[in-house]
Amino acid sequence: MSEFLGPSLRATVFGPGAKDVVGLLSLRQRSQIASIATSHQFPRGELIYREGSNAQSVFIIASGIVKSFRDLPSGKRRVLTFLFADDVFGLAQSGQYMNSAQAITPVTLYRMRVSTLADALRRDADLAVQFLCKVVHERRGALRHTVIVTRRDAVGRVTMFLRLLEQNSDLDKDRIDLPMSRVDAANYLGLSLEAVSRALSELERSGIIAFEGRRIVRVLDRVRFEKIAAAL
Amino acid sequence: MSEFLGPSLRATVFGPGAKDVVGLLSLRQRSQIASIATSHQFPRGELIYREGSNAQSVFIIASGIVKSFRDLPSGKRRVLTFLFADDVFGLAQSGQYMNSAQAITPVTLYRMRVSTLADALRRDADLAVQFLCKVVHERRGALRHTVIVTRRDAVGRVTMFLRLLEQNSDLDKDRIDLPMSRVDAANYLGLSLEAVSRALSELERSGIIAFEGRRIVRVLDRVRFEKIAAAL
DNA sequence: CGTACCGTTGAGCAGGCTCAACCGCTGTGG
DNA sequence: CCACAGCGGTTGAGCCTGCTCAACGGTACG
Repeated sequence: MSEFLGPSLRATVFGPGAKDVVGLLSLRQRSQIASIATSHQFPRGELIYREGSNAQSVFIIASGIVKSFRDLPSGKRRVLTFLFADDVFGLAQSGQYMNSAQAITPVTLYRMRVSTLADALRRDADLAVQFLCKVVHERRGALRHTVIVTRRDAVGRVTMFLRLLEQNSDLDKDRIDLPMSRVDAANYLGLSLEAVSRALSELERSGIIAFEGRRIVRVLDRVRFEKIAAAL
Repeated sequence: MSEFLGPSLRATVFGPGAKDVVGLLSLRQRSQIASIATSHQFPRGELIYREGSNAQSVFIIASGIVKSFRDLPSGKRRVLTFLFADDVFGLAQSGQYMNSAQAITPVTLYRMRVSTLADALRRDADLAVQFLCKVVHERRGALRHTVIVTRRDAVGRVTMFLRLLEQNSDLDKDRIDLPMSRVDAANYLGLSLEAVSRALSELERSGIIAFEGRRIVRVLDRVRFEKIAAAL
């Protein structure tokens, strides 16, 4: 659908009484953005931009999953966020991207020049407010990430991570897609990949989850699952 | 100065070629915000709002330091961010504050109703873009926080924390104010307060920093200091 | 001067990291 | 068709660092 209407943005709206995540943009706004954006395809694993390079473009995801990450001097890699359909990224400010972005699955993106978007925002206050909502929403995501990684125990972090993925999963109830590698998950969670693997095995062994293949998890015991996720 | 001109916002501006943190608002905008905001004083330690309560107001800090935190079921407390002059907070969305806010020092705030601010933003696209810049800036801060807490070693985390405080310190070069308690710092860093204490002692013992009282740190060996902060 | 709070220091324990071997699937070339 | 290498993932052994529990020290305030 997005393919025809132009990009959307997903977030909770401003102000009271709106708890649901909804598409933010009006039809007019979507077609307006579509008119200043071009569509691009990236195969799995392709780098979209590199940390430190000139930040000329802003992206909105039409479909697929992107990871945003930063490589540290030690060679370690920190995944800062996973991005899904209707997420915005590349709003880097100050001319350089602060991190790198890479396609995890095949990805379709809307791409527009920073300056073009800035003009559009300055002409359309409603549009600017929508973007504001979106970024506030993302900041909340960043805070949740912080809460996750400050947990001590690997099982707890992984469980919260699964819960987070579940909200972005389009599978049926209690089935969660793990589209990224264990390494990516570990880099997001601030754990070693072994710790992630052990935590998943642990959850499986205690009958809380089951694997259907290596990339799909089924939640068997929702009560204990939620208890672990909440107990920190 | 802010007292007379109305609130400001500090962030890097949108687009290329602007790397500096600057006041974002025009005089007109500052007086406009001042006209819809009221000024409030909070003594040290006072709670500004509580997590889960009705989010009716948005705040801009005129002076002082605020911490934003969340209490977990286990009784542990996570400090999500420290807020300084010209920072905005309370943009909670969906009607309820996601976390609590408390004054660490005596604080002066501009306060405005969410709905009033939303109206102002929808009428003034430039103003909305400025807020957008601000929130993007804050999101970058949240990402830096995430990078800090995913470090393994306490000394490294504390050093990065000192570096962060230095940027918000109004003391002269190489002197850093620690306005918050060790407990607050520990809750921000995801460490026990003992670990924070030991890390600071360690830095002092190795001659990298020195204490002038318990709340002011002087950086003695900038080279090693930066090396520790960068080495992760 | 006593009390309370904040901070420092010490001893022992636990959980995650590192190093390393092994497993299973995939793609490739003989 | 099979052998092999390569990659992603799992599992095991030992170490290291930060947590917990606990006692002590110093400073502010009544």
